[in-house]
Amino acid sequence: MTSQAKKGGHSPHPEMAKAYDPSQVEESHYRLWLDGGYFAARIDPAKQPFTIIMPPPNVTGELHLGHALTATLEDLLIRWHRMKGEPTLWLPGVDHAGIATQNVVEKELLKEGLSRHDLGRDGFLERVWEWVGKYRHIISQQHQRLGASCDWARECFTMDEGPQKAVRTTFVNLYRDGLIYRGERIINWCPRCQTALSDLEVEHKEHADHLWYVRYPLLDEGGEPSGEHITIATTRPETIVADVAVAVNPDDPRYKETVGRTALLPIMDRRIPVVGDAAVDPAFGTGALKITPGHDQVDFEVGERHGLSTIVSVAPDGMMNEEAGPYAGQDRFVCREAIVDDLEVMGLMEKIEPYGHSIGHCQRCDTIIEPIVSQQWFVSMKPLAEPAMAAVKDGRIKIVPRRFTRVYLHWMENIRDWCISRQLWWGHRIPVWYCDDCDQITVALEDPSQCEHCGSSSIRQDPDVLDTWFSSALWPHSTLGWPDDTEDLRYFYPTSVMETGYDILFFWVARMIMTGLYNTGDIPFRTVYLHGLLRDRYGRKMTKSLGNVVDPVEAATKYGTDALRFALATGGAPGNDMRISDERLEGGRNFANKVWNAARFVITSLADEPVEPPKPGQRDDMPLEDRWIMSRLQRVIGDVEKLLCAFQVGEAGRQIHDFFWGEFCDWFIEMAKVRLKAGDPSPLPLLAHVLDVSLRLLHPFMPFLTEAIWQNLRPHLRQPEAEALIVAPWPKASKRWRNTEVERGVQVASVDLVRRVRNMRTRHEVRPGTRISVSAAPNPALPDEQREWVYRSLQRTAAVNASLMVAHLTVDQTPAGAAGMDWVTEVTDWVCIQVPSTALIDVEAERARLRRQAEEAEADVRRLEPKLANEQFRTRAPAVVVGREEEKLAAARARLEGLRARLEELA
RNA sequence: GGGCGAUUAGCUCAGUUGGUUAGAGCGCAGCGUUGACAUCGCUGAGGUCAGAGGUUCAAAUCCUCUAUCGCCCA
Repeated sequence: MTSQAKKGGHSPHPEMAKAYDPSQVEESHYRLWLDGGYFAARIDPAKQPFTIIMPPPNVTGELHLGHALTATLEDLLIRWHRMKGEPTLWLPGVDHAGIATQNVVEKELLKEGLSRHDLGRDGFLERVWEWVGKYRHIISQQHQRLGASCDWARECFTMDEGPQKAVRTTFVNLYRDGLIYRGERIINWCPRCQTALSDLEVEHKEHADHLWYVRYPLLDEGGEPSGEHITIATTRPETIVADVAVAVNPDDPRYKETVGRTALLPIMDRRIPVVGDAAVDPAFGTGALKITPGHDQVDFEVGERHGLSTIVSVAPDGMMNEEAGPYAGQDRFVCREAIVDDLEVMGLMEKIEPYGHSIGHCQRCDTIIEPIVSQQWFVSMKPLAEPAMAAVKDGRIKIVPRRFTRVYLHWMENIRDWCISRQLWWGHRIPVWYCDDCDQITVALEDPSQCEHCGSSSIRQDPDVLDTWFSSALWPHSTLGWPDDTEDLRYFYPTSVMETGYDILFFWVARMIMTGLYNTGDIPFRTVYLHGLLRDRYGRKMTKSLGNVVDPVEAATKYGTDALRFALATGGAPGNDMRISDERLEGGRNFANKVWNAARFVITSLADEPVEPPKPGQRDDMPLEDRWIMSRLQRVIGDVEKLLCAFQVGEAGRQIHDFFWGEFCDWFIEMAKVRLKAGDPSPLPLLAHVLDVSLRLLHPFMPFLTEAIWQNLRPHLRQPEAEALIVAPWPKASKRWRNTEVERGVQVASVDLVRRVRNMRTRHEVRPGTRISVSAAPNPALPDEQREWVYRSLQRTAAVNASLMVAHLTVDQTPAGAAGMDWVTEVTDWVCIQVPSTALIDVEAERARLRRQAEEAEADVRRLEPKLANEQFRTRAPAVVVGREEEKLAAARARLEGLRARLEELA
């Protein structure tokens, strides 16, 4: 044994434990990266930067698994590009989440028996800032636990000064361009949150409800009851008190005579007109609708067309107001019951039918939304949507997976104005001041001290705040310094990738595109990469109420951060929802341990003298398996690169996994051991190099593990190229090592051969330690040239094969045991394997088995022959495909012939 | 009502320009522990790629329809 090989066999590396222990590694290596300053983005005008602005998590609480997925994927892309040597910026941030945060802080206050009104606006905001301080810190800590390599120096909060200024500037500009306006419209009102909401914040759910048919008496020309009535159908009898008309379709023959007459509104005894309006669907209910412009979008429009007045009968807290007459003060749903009862008593309820329809609910608190006419601030979306559609249509912005492009465009085409004012205390205050003296509006960047119209100092700022998403919409440019002309903005904008869940495509992504284009004249990002939603093992959404949420920090503690990251990154396909379970996390942990141990073997085998990477110039003198692993390595480098470029992150991870475990560990390391044990140190440079490259490929997926190993490996490399793996150069595939013939040689002469023999051993119940005799020869049915090649390959790998098979291996030009009966024979496409068996062979069983295999080979021949005889196939299919099929046919024939020969011997 | 996705081994899922003998992990069965790893190794069983048509030399992959489930929009 040489000293090198001997050293490998003995004392284990003092720094590498027997099993990978993440808790010993993660914190210290995160510290190592921080201290090295690797996360900091540096501007290099000579290079194109790679930039990701992190979707800011809400300060409402701690991170959940969805955030962990986001962090994993973004960190992965960032680390990959960083290793490629590109100036890389990953900008972290946190969102103030107006309504959600206000809700959680109010809940906290409730525990003390307080409401926000007890504290007053300023006092309440103080409490919110306390909360924010706490959770901002927790969120950063959690991201660090997940290995996020973001630039902490640039961390940003939506309520920071910069974003505040951006919000104000945008509001003022939009206002001056006439794209922000104040108006009375039907909006979605949440009676519990007591604020207006945008359409997107309303979730529609199916309800098994009723359709009430109510008779409205008709009056005669003299204004007296005529004895006739018109029956309307409604799902909301409680809003009868706010009715101002009855509408029918003007083309509905049933009501031709009724249009223009006056009806008497039950309960309120109000005289209301019957109008004809094309919006009425004659097929719904009776074809006659009650019109309540104060509480219904369609009715509001009907009201506008017919010059009807608007009555609002529901107060902000969901109780009926004074317009509801006798029902004032009742909850809207209590009032519904009461009105239904009263109508029945009055004999005006014609019938009640079961009816299923969808009802809007508050996304935050699930309360049924009250559509209500209200004065609010809106953004005109159409003018903003046009350029945002164009940017995607002409490919300046690419959406991955592509199918979401249509979803995006469809939403944009049907976009509606955006209600941006919220009756909350927490958020960006609307920069609008109302003058008590002239009633005019002042909209300003800086807080004004007087009305810009009349100079009065008696002005009041609008008490409302903006929708959280208004500030989120500016995130890619506001975080980089806009509206100031900063170096960061000039260099890093437009950003490279916006990575986020598909569930906020409209909420956020679409609005960022619109606002980014409006504010900067340029797209905010080149690629939108949308990931799927995480579900539990049963496919359910993770929610607190179901108790099935997986805490990412807990999972990282239990299985290791890298295990969690690997499970998340490789668990699914782009844009598809993913289930996460303990089994999957265990898989990640096991892989981490596998990598650790393979590395431990390699590193402990390496001597003190550093090794160099293998040189392509020497490849012809190298053992076949060395050239094989080098060729396979190039393939995996190339595939991973291609897949990552296409955002096929999961597939890329699986490729690395399969290569590392299935080829490097299962075959190359095992083959290398044979030589090492024989005192031959020649595999060491290969082991070190393949490990090195594998670690680099794997680093973006499993940063802690790979860095820890690499720091152990580094002293053994003559050219380590970097001080830390995080900034080690990303591997490039080299054509000089690619060799398909070598790959096939090892496949045929080692992998297939060894597998067959192992299979024979199992089949014949040979004890694991028992050496058997094996003779291998090229399949005699092959053409001379191929026979020669197989023979050479077998010879070159014989020693290693023998060891892997626990066998004495004889390599022959032609099958050796042709004469005898006491042989068990295996025939592959390329090789004929024979094992002499002094034990009794069940000749019948052996023949049956060979016959079965011969039948399979025959089936292949019968399938391939007509295919190749088909002129269409020969002319239309690519030459490579035809060639491959021809090879298959030749192989099947060879196999068949070999099997028949052996069968004859046994006959 | 419109749109999107899913349907592949017992389970969870890969399979992106149509060219495999359809893969992985987990689970299952058998064997195995003195030198990287039992968080492991070896061997094996297991699939008419939801169904029906069509296009093509060739379909899990493209088209049409149907069924079941899920999501989004209205």
